[in-house]
Amino acid sequence: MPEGHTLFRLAQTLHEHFAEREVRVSSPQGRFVDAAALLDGTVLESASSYGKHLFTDFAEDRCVHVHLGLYGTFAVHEGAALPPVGQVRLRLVAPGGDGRPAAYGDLRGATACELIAPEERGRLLDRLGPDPLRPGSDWTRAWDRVSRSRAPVGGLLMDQAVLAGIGNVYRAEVLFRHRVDPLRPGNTLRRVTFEHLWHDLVELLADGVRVGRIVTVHPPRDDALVGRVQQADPQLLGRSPVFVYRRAGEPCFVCGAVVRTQELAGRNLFWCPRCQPRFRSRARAA
DNA sequence: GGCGCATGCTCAG
DNA sequence: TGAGCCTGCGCCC
Repeated sequence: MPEGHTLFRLAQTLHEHFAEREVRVSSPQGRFVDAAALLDGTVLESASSYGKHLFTDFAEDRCVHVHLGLYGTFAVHEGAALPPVGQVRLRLVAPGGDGRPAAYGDLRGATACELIAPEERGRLLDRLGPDPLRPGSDWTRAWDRVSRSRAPVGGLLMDQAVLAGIGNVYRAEVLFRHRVDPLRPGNTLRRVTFEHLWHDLVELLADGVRVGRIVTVHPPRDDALVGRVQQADPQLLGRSPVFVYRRAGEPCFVCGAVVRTQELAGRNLFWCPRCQPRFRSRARAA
């Protein structure tokens, strides 16, 4: 489930189990063997994430960059390593000791798993917009891009150069929560709306890190924000962790209108046509 | 057990 | 715009 919260949590888990230890590194599948041989037995200094990117830093400025893509997984287990199952591209094994248990981690199905130099890492980070999970991120950098673009805000939120770490679920949910039409051009959005949207993402992603999955429906806390939640069917609401994502054809929890879906740039949008009414520009109306 | 789909992104054309 | 990556899940049989 790789949106930003997944990577943030994964980096924490990897750091906890492997950081500051000499780690065995291998590539049972065979596609990362040369790099694995180079790293094997060296110290993994730290693991961190930025947006949907994962960085594991080894001694001597050697960094493994991982991007899970749509269906990559990096499963971390405590205990002695079991024989690899499936296409394990990268395996990390930490010995027990220092009061910490033995552990191993298997990476499968990732879009990217590569050894990169510090300059390359810098270039990669330069291409990313602010990450709502990183303290000190400057939302006005994202706003500069959004406010200058005629592209639909639904597309802009998913653009990692605008905002780092937002995927299809958070996009659909945050737009619903702020009653913004996903097809509305970025440059027609009000600055204050985007500011609220950003602060909401900060909170939603932090929830995702804490809970380990995406939950955007928090009935008591959200009453003020969503406004009409109290009119919704609380039983129905309580059964779903999200408002609109993948709920096409079902009734909106807030107003009862049928949730709609439409493809945008190869990804499915989900929105409520009544809570998020179609934006009409003044020029068009005149 | 098989099938289709998915929280993402890159590259060819 | 579409193929490719090649995992995991929910759904149907």
